[in-house]
Amino acid sequence: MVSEQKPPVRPIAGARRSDATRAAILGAARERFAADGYERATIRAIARDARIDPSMVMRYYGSKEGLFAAASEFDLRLPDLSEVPRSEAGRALVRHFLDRWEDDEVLTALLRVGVTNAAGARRMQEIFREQLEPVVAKVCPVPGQGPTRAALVSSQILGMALGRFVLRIAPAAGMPREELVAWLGPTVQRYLTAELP
Amino acid sequence: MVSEQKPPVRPIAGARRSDATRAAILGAARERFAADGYERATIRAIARDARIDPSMVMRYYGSKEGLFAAASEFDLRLPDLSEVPRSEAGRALVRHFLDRWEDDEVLTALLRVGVTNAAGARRMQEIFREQLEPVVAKVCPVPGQGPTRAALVSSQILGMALGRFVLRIAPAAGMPREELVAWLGPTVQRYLTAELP
DNA sequence: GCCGTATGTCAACGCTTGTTGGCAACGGTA
DNA sequence: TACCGTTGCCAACAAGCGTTGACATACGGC
Repeated sequence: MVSEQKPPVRPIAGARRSDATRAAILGAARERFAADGYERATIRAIARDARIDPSMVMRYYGSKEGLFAAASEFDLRLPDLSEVPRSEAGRALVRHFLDRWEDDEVLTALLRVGVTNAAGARRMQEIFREQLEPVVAKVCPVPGQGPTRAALVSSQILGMALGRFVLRIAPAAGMPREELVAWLGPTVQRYLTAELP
Repeated sequence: MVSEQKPPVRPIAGARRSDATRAAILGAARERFAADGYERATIRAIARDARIDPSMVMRYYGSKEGLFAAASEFDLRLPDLSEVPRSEAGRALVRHFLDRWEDDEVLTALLRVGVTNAAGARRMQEIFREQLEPVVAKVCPVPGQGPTRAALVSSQILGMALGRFVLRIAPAAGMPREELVAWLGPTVQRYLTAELP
């Protein structure tokens, strides 16, 4: 044994003097990962944005992988679909995802990183499995079809986000929000509740 | 002016001794771009795969960007939708895209690269605008709605490819082909021909 | 006030990257 | 045979990367 770990007398979840720095790093990291993807979001650039030394990133997050793991935690905050009229579930979901994508860059980061980085892809799988699946299962007519229907919903949602926020395919990027909802809502609704393909 | 370009007496499209090498480079490049994305697909790795020296890549394609431009030319080979029963257009399109994605890695390369690289994103926009839009316009009921409907179709197609071939979201990656067609076909059909959102 | 720890900076490491220029072998043409 | 453009390999370059360890400073409990 080399030496004892001694986390000094720090109460659980106690505030550290370095909390502001940690938060700055995390914020800068999320921005960079969202804008550039995993490889081009360098630790040096993130540190520059956060106005600290690159070595601090290593101290607080261990490695670039560790930093991404911390920066990519995410809660979809999905609404309980049993509280909206059953026929509105599709539209409600589309609206909710548009909101989340627009006000939290972590989703774009996950999309950009997940495409070339294994850890990012795993995180994306987790999020959709652990957060979307249960919500879908509650409105799904046939028990056991939850995973399939969740995958279908995510395919349409992810495709929309890809075209609108990442690839910026012209009409998709500029389409008014409610027009998008009107087109995609029924699709998602069908994936959620239609009896048969 | 520095010096004259002198392409020596080579008839148009004449065969060069280096054609095999050029093809090997292009093949290796497509594989690497598809598997790794732009940044992680290094010129050195591509050269190793093609069993030549990295400097040959530079000679024949000028730069990494030039190599990608050459490796990412792509023809969707879309069928003429006016030759299938109008009610089958959606399913036909989904089947066709599944085929193209499975037997040509360039599409996966475009997806992986387009997400983090501006040139890749531009290529993707081009392909869908120049190749998908005209085909959609022919079956579109309202003239002028072609671009919008093409964007909607591509959102569902790209989302499917992302989940199935890149992120490998479990149920989407393993779903039998015809089950996918049965689910997505009607969606695409609606985007193509439905009168109103 | 003292002391141990937490916070932060600096300089350097080993490695990989895209890219360049020089040089040897080849092959068709005159 | 002599020539010259083509094809290919090699060694090197500057720049950037993630990561490390030594060192200065500030803080907070005693």
